[in-house]
Amino acid sequence: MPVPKGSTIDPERTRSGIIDAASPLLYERGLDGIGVAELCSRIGVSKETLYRHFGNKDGLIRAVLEARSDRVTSWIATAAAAAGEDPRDQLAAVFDELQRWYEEPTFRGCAMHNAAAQHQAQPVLGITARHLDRRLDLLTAIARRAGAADPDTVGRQLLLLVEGATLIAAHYDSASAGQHAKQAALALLAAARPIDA
Amino acid sequence: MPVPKGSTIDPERTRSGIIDAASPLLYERGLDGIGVAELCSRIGVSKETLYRHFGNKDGLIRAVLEARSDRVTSWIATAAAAAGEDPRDQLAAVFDELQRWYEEPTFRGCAMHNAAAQHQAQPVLGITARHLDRRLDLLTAIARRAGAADPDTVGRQLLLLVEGATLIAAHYDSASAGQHAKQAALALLAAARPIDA
DNA sequence: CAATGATCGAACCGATCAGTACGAACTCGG
DNA sequence: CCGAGTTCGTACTGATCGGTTCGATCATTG
Repeated sequence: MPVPKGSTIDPERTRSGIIDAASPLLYERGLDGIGVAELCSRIGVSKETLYRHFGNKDGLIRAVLEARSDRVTSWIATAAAAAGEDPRDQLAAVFDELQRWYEEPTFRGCAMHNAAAQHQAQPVLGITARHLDRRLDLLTAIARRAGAADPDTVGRQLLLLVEGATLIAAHYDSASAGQHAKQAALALLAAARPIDA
Repeated sequence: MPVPKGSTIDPERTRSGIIDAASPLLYERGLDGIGVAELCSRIGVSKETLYRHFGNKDGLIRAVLEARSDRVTSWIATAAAAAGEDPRDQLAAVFDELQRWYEEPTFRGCAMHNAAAQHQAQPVLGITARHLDRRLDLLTAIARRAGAADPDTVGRQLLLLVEGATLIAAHYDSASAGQHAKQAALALLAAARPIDA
């Protein structure tokens, strides 16, 4: 695609660069824990540029959260797919991957849930809802492939375990939340399979 | 106890009145979502009085969260105790009570978790940890009375379900989170009882 | 080279923030 | 009734907030 008129190298690159640089800062400090001025100076971009690309701070937050949701969602899906064909292995792989995340020094819980706890309003709630929609889809699909009698219900139960584990890891105990959740998830999956074993 | 020297009716009454009035405001608006000035005018107390009793805003937050944690903890424990002797009934009662809470119009998730998501530091993290300590104690005791082979592990799993349900109810779906969690919890409890039925 | 538009850096705006100060009104114990 | 201690209301401070504006600079296109 040709650049519309005359311009610097690529505004789109600037935009995505801002998102990538702002994301860890907003995640670490919280949505209201860092101001636009400091954000800009740390990113290495002027306020004018930021406001041109995102309109206001909420626009930046929206873009950052959407990008993060996309990244995390595909990361989890990839981990599940890499675990082979057995849905039980896939489920276990998801929790193992989550546990690895919990133990990273920069881990501070789910960015979407943290954001929703701070800004109980749009657009954050909508982004969080879509994030959970996609996560629920993945878990329900695993339950279905595992032969669960009611995959929708099992998917909801697994969602509670995944989000609960991330919450507990963030605020209580990051060392074992993933393993406890994995055990519980596999037990629920086993209990939900009335046919074979 | 006699009041130390001369004073108005009772400073202690003032203090607890501030806590009671500030608690729902901080819960609804978020720790950083309401300023001290508005807080005081809504409570009907002067800033000087508030600062005398709590030192600074963090001191107020600490007092409010501790009071809320105490209230919620005893509320849940009472609901469990009122359900009879069967630990399965007690567990079910806990989730039924939680579900009722989720459907209240003022429900906005767990105040401790919301606070921890906003202020990832002391004293909030410590209060949240103690809150979860007590909740884990309750759930582990239920698992033990239910004859679980490993009550500590089952308690951790139940904790994930409780906190996950509250999180999902707050940010995703408040209508069914409690019921899904109850089903999962009872299934886990059943699966953890190797002896009788 | 000239025009276009992205970017920077810094100044600036009004609003709000947490926290302090002070005089007046009040309730009590002695 | 006097003095100690609590509370109120208001005004104030200095800092920070999100957001705007503007001139200078740069890369690119025609």
